[in-house]
Amino acid sequence: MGTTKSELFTSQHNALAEAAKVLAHPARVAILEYISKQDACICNDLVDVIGLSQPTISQHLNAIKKIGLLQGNFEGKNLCYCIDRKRWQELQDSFQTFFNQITLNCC
Amino acid sequence: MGTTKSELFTSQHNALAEAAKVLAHPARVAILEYISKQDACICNDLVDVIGLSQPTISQHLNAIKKIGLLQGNFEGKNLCYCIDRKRWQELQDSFQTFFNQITLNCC
DNA sequence: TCGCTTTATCGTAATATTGCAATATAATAA
DNA sequence: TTATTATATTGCAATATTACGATAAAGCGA
Repeated sequence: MGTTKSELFTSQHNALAEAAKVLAHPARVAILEYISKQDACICNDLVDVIGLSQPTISQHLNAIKKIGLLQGNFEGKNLCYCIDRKRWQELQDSFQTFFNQITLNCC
Repeated sequence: MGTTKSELFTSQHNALAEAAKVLAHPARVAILEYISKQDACICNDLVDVIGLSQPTISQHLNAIKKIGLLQGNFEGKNLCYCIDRKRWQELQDSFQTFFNQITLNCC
């Protein structure tokens, strides 16, 4: 127990849940927003901006990376993170589809 | 530790994260979809349809209820759940705003 | 009334998540 | 080379989540 029984659900439902999990922490929401706002996407200002410790930020970045939302490039000495455009669009579409699918015709 | 440091984040970021948390389990995604598809929103077929135990389903329904997404009415002897139209719209807007806000102009 | 069905709650076990200090790694700067 | 800076990883403690059996509560039908 304690584990989600993913085998009971469709791959679509599991995928949406996985995506939602990434957005299910305010730090990750804030990180995504911050990264997107930097023209030059130089990072770990994040530690200062967000106010969590460096290991914790790194962990959150990893969670975002795991679903393919981050690309990391080097630019000078600093790691440069940015949001993967294509993946972002995919997730947006998944959420939009889900929200529109719900018909709300009862009660 | 183990607790999210909500005080570090804006109420918008916290609210989006709270909403995402509800969608962050495939059972709840499936439940929302199923409820919306029933013209008559009679429930606990959910236990059969989803395949989780009745207490577990009840728990998930509670999580959905907590963010105001469910209205429950009585219809005969069965509990009748349905999705709160207004709240649903609100959440849809929050997600949409968030996704559109991200500009993706880096790297 | 008694039994049946439906839903909620309690208690508990297993696992996951969050957060950080300490440490490791990797690149640049001196 | 050594020091410095940026990021990742490890290990651990606190808390949250997931799931279910047992049981309670509430309504209906006989």
